[in-house]
Amino acid sequence: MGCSGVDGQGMSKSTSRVVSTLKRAGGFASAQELHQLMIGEGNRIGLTTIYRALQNLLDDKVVDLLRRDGGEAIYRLCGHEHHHHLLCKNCGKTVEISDNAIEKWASEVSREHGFREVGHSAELIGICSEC
Amino acid sequence: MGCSGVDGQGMSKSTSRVVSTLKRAGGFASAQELHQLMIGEGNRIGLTTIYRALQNLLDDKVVDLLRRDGGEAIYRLCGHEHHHHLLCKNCGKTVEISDNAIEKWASEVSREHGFREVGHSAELIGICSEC
DNA sequence: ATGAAAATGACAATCATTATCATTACCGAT
DNA sequence: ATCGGTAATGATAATGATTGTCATTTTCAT
Repeated sequence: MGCSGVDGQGMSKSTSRVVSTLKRAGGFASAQELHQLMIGEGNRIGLTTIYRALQNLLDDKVVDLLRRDGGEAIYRLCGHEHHHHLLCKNCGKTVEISDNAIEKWASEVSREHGFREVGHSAELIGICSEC
Repeated sequence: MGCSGVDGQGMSKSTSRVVSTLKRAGGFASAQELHQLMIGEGNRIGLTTIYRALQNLLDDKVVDLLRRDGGEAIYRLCGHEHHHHLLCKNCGKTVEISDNAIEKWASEVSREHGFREVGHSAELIGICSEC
């Protein structure tokens, strides 16, 4: 739950192909990389369709979006539980952080300012020990 | 320290104008916004020069770089206390949050996992008291 | 003043992403 | 199976930020 149909339910054929390519790509890739991969595998698909599929997957919270140094968007399959990421900008290594410190912080800040229904996102980006 | 010449030392005239405009802009802005601002103030300067200045400032660690949702780069004077945002998804009201709880969390998590040069971003999105 | 080196800026080129729009696949009702 | 409508697709053009090019201008030490 959270993430609806992890694979091929309620998504178009193209969209589920994008998902499975993303898996095969190791969990994350840019739109253009996905395109190259799929074309290379003899999978006829337009770049436009890939961008559309990724947008839908974002809306459905099946993937999330990070940015490489140049600003290029990379898309990553996300698990269902809420967590944050520690990403190596060099090799792409990703650590999932489950920590309620942030959650506490978010709800405190929200309450202080009278906000409700507050969601949050947080990303840590740096260089891992091996790079 | 950390931030070398905070203002006009060792930088070209254009570069220090960019720095002071960035200050006046409230600490952060995109290249294009800086250009508009400077032109609007009757300051003749080319967009190319602004990009070059910002690149130099990055190299010198005088500013750092974040990305807006669309991927546009925004540059922020470093040393300027950085902050996060609490945004109302209904009316757009934005509150700036300066709180070092997140900074501590970020550095702890980074250390635990052996990462270095770790930057972070965090956004809170909800509904404000008036909506 | 003078020549070398750095800085500048108009303009073109690039690259990711988005918008357009005509074509095609899908699906339920006939 | 056929029709008709709707959603999906993809080639192409358009956009927008950023970077490259190169000729001109400024700076500065001599």
